[in-house]
Amino acid sequence: MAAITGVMQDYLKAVYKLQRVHGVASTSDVAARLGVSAASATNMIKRLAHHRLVAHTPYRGFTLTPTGERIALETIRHHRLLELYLAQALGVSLDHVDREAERLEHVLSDEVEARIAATLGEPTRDPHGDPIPAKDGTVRDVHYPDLTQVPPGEAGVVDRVSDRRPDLLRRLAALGVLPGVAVCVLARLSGRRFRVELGGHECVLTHDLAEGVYVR
Amino acid sequence: MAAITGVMQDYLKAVYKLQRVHGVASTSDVAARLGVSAASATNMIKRLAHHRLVAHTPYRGFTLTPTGERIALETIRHHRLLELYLAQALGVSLDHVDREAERLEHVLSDEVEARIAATLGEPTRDPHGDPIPAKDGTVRDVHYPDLTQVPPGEAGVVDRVSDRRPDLLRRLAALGVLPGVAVCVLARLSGRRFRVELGGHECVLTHDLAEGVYVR
DNA sequence: CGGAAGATTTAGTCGGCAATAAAATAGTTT
DNA sequence: AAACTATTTTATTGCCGACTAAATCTTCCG
Repeated sequence: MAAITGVMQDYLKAVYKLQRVHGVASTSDVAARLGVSAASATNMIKRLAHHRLVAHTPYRGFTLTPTGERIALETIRHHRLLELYLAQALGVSLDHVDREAERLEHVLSDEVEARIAATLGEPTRDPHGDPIPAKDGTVRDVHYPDLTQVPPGEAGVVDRVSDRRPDLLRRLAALGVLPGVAVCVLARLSGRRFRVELGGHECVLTHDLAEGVYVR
Repeated sequence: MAAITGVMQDYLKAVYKLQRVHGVASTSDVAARLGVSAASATNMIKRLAHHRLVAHTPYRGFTLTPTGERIALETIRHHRLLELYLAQALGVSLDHVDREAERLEHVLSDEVEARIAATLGEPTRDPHGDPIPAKDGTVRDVHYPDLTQVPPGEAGVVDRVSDRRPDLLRRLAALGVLPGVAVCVLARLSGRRFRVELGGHECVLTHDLAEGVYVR
């Protein structure tokens, strides 16, 4: 009785990502991330626990089991491969690929996944710079400071841009802030804004935008 | 309140295809085509009728409304574009593309659909030779006789191969029976088999196989 | 320490989509 | 016309996945 639904995959992905940050996932964090009520999250968590995909200590949060983590990573692999494929092979714009991949990831077969990965040359990064988990569950998960933490005068290369908010992503892309681009923080301005240099020309980023840019 | 689910699209597709043949769709035909019980089909038909997607005369079968037909054609367009794309761009084998497209068709956005169609050069036929409905709902729906109805001695070109049974499709593909291939019926053999010539060499097709090959 | 605030879980509903069993209807046959 | 058969419809049920409201647990603060 495998019967892992697409919604269950979404919950497992959310728990995985929260665990990266907090070590443990709380009901309300998962609920907020998925845009559902806390009661719905509790309900689904119980189902996932029943399937031995998460370990749940009531009132104390929960963590993925090895099986749950495997499924979460498979789903994330699907998602990021699809994002890269949509952007690269079909020319879908960066601020749309996340939402598109969100729906496709749950119905991607192993065969098509493999062909997409081969076509792309077995890539290890999606278009936002996030690592694509390997088939064996390996993830190269380095994390760099975001632009707000880079001292003025320092230079680097954009490693990753957050894909959590498509509107910000679009504005960053319009400014040319993409993985691989050289960037230098020139000064902090009032209003928590940042003057930066991006491959030749200067521009000003709001705090919101700067927070979503990770520099190595 | 659009709220057209993937399952509803499947029902509309089934009704559309049955209407092509019988003028009207019956509960049991739809149920058989989708592999569900007749009661389940009645249930769903009532929901579709409530949404004004089919017109239902109890005990007398049902037909698509214009809106229902539009949705059915959009879904079929998605399906056939995906089949062609999977085969052509990703090299998925012909006997797999149907099942793959079946899951993907329900989550294909207009944007990605358009990019796929453009990449393929706005095609009008899927890899089995079935017509791909245009965006405006136009379908070039010609139908030719199948091989069992071609008198011996007659020659023609394969226009279409049925995709209803993947096992037969695989055997036909292995023999080289694909749309566009020249074919000539040499003789009817005992056991309702057919000796045919296919682009140079001869082979024997069982009745099952011959029935799925349409010749123009 | 005790109680308020906040997080979490439980309880009770609802809609989508499937199933089965049983009742109703249509069509056919005698 | 009556009876039989096949089809269709009408309950009723079960699972998934969401919701609100109410109960319960933790924590934090005076």
